[in-house]
Amino acid sequence: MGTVTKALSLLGLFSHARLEMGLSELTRLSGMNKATVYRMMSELQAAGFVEQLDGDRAYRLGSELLRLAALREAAVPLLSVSREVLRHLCEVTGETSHMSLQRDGRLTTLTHAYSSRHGTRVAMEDAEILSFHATGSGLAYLAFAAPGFAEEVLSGPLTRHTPETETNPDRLRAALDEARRTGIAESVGGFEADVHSHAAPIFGPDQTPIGALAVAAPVSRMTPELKALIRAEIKSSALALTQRIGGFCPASYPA
Amino acid sequence: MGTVTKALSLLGLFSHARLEMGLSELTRLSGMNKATVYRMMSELQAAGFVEQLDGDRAYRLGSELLRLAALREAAVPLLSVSREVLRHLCEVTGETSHMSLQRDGRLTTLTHAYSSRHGTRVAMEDAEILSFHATGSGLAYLAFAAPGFAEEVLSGPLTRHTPETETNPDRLRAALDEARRTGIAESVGGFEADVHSHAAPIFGPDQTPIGALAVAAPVSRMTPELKALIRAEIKSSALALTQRIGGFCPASYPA
DNA sequence: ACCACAGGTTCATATAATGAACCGACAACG
DNA sequence: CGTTGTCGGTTCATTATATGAACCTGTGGT
Repeated sequence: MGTVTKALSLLGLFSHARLEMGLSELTRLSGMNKATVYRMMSELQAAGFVEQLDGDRAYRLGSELLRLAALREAAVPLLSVSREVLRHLCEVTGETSHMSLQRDGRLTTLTHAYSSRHGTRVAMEDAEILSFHATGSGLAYLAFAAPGFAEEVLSGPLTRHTPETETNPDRLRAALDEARRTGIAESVGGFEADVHSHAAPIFGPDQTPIGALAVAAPVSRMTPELKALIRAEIKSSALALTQRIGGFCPASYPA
Repeated sequence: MGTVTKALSLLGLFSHARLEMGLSELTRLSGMNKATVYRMMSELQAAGFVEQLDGDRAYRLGSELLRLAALREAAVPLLSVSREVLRHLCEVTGETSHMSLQRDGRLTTLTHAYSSRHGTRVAMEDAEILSFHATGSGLAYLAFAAPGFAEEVLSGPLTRHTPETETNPDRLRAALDEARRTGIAESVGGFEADVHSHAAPIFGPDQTPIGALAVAAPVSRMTPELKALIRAEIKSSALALTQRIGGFCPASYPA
């Protein structure tokens, strides 16, 4: 493994649970030598990818990432377009909506929007890792990903996030078939209790899914009418998003 | 220079003018060996920091940057708080507002907001490099930065961006004194013709400036009344932003 | 047919990464 | 009040890794 890859893997250790970490923690989690980690963190710091807190000596992600992300947005306006689409989805459904992207076998939420219609709402965090088998977004992605990928996930260990999490591979396969037929996947309380999520895949230029668009509502509010509304809106929104970022739906995606 | 630093410096070659680049261009700009650049770009690609276009083989910044930026936002909600502040600034002034951050001797815009009040407005791009001596933001930063830094900038070459750009060090020093007195810096047409910008510094936890908040209006709309409004609003907004990100104004900053 | 330039690859060489041991500072503890 | 453990950071001989000149291969222009 190259030095650069190792250094960048250090950035991957940060998460919501670990927004800042000391040298020892980074060393432990990475399994690398302390001196190595120290030198790499120093280089990352010089480049602005991490910064060190004055009082504590803990590291956290740096502001250069914001600059590069803004530049990436200038090249591919995924976030800004998504935010428009999410805002619309929220307004018409009255529920929380979010967008997630697949990278390196993980599905991560990137941005979200809330509706102010109800006092209660499903809360979201950006940069959270979604489960493939237990979320609407994950199922929507799997349903249209390369067949091997879905099977790989289904044959692996399927975490039971809540008592309601579906972990039976056959029933999950049936859910994927259903999603392929309708273009929309559902998950009820599989990832977080009392959350009913609908999702549709977003496609890239090569007609493969790159992520998903989802609407998450409390199960208590899910009526047949709301369901129908969400399904209609999420489908047109996902389609619009795919098109606006230069992607194409595959022929197999139901119109 | 370490390998990691070299690899990360490749990311710094991307800009609005160069949103995507081929291997040769990266090699030329970086001054490194082609094989070296190739291997580094491959590692960066594997980590999701850059991606390669199918048809063309050009590289562009990758989506992992969005994920890490979202995580950075979770640690320090600079962008999200800024966007709220900018939105308010736009609404009360009716003009374009933006926020910029200093990193490695460069001031870079990170986010902006437009007002819909007027048909014409000052247009902005995120991740654009601002001139220290020719923008309100730059002057606001310099006025409260370490004294040595301002002198270093003033003694260096001062680019003439427009015919109106002030390049006389003594008159710039006077402008900085004025900014120190009032807490607000101004630049009229110094960076882009017909743009009048007001700016106030944003401070970090150590009472040193980390960036600036600015309002940019067409010179033709700049009346004494608008000026007074902008000055009042930008000052309270910058103060609010500083406080909400855990920063502190130095004692020298006029209240 | 030719040239120039593109992206990508090879392999001997040289340079930069590595890791065990070490340092000083700090906090907890009997 | 010394002992112990952990922290961030540093050193330097050893070794693994990065490097770069040269070489493919494909493409577009003339």
